[in-house]
Amino acid sequence: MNESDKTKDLVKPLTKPRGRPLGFKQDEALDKALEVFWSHGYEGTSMAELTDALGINKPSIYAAFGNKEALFRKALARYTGGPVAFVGEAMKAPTARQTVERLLTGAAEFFSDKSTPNGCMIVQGALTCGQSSQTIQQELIAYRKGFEVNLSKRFELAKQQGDLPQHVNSQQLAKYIATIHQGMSIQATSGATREELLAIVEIALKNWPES
Amino acid sequence: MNESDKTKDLVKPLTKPRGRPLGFKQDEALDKALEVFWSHGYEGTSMAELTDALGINKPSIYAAFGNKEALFRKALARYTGGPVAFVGEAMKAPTARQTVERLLTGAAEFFSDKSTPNGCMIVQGALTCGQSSQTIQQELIAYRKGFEVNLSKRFELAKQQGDLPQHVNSQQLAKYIATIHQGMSIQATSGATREELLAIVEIALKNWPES
DNA sequence: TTATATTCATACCGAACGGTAAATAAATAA
DNA sequence: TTATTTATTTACCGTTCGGTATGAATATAA
Repeated sequence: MNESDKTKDLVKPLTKPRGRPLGFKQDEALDKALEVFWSHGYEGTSMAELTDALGINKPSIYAAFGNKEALFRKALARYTGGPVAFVGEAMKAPTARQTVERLLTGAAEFFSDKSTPNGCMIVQGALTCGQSSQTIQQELIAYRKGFEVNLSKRFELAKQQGDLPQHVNSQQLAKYIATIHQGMSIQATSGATREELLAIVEIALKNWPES
Repeated sequence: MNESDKTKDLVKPLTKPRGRPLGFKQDEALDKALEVFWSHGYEGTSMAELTDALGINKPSIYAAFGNKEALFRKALARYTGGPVAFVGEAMKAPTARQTVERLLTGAAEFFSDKSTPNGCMIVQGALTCGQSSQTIQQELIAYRKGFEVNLSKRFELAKQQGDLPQHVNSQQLAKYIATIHQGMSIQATSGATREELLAIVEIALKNWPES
C-alpha cells in the first residue's frame, strides 16, 4: 500500500488496467466486512471469518485493503458515509428539538433495522479490548466525542436562533442526548425491539427544556 | 474440578488441610481478576495478562477457579456482590423517584470511581465478541435484563403504594432508566468525568412522570 | 522419618491468530 | 506470440491463544 491506493483514486483511468482484473467489487466486499465488524466488533472478528464472509482469500484482502486495522477503518468509513447519513441530516432540522427528535427516532429505527446488525457500530466496535486493539478503541471514542461536539454546536446555534432557552448548557444537553443514544444502542444489541426503542425515545423527548 | 469445589465449601474444615497450603488468597486473586476483566472485557483479557495481574501461574489459576469462563463468572459474582451492592440498596428507597435518584447518582459516582475501572462491567464485559465468547455475552445480557425486570417491579410496587401515577408503563419506564444507566456506562468508559455524569443524571431526573 | 496430600513451577500441547512468500492464472501491451 | 502487469491460490511464517502433563516443593499424618 502506498500513496496511489486504489480505493482512494478519484479519477478512473481512461484505458483498461494492465493486469488481471479484480475478482470482486471493492464496495461489496467492504459492505460484507462492515456487517461482520458491526456484528462481532473489531476484536471479535477474525481474518478467517472475513475471508469466509467476503469470499476472498486473505492475500487478496491484504492487497486490496491493507491489514485488519485498515480494513476496519474502510468499513467504518462506509458505515459513516452510508447507513448513518441520517445523523447529518438530522442536524439540519429547523429547530434543536426537531434535530433531537429525528436523531433519536432515526436511531431507534436504524438500530432495529432487520437488514443490518443491531445497534451502533461506533459504540460496540471496540468498547473494551486488549492492548492490540486500543488504537481502534481510541478512534471510536473520538468519533463518539465528535458526534457530541456537533450536537453541542447545533444547540448553540439554536440558542442564537431562539428555539432553545439561553439558560441551557449545550454541552451538558448534548452529552445527555448522546448518553440516551448510546444506551439505546446497548438495548438494541441486547435484543430490544423497534417498538421498545421508540417508547424510550418518547419518554426521553418529554424532557425538553422549557423557557 | 468436581462437586467438592473449594470455592464453594460453606463449612471450614476443623483440622488443617493436609497438603501444601495455597500460596495466595482466593478473594484477593478474584479481585485482581475482576479488575482486569472489568477493564478489558472478557475477550480482551488473556490468560497471560491474568497470570501477570494475579501473580499466579496458570496451572494454579486453573486448579483454583476452573477455566477462563469460570474465572470470569466468579469475578463477576464478586462484582455483583460487592461494588454494585448500592443497586440493591437503591431498590429499597421509600419512593420510586428516590430509587431512581439513588440508582443514577450512585452509578455516576461508581462509574467514575478512581479506585476501580470506569464504567459497568456488565455492560462492557462482552458487548460484541467472537463465537467463543457468546456464552458469556448472553449471560451478561440476561443480567442486564434482570436489572430491568427488578426496576419494573419496583415501579409496579410504587404504583400500588401511590408514589407513581397509575398511567405510567412500568416496563417502558424501567427500560428508559436502564438505557440512561447503560449510556452513562459508555460515557464513563470513554472518559466522562464524575461531574459530567452527575450533570447527565440531573437532566434525566427532570423527566419524572407527573400525576 | 516416612508416607500422603496438595500446590507450585516449568515446559509444553494443538489450535487459532494476523500476516506473507512464492508460484500460478488472467488480463493488456508490444 | 511474447513480455509485462496484476490478482489469485496455496502453503506457510512466527506468535499468541486457552489449556495441561509432569515433576519438584511444601504442608500434615502416621
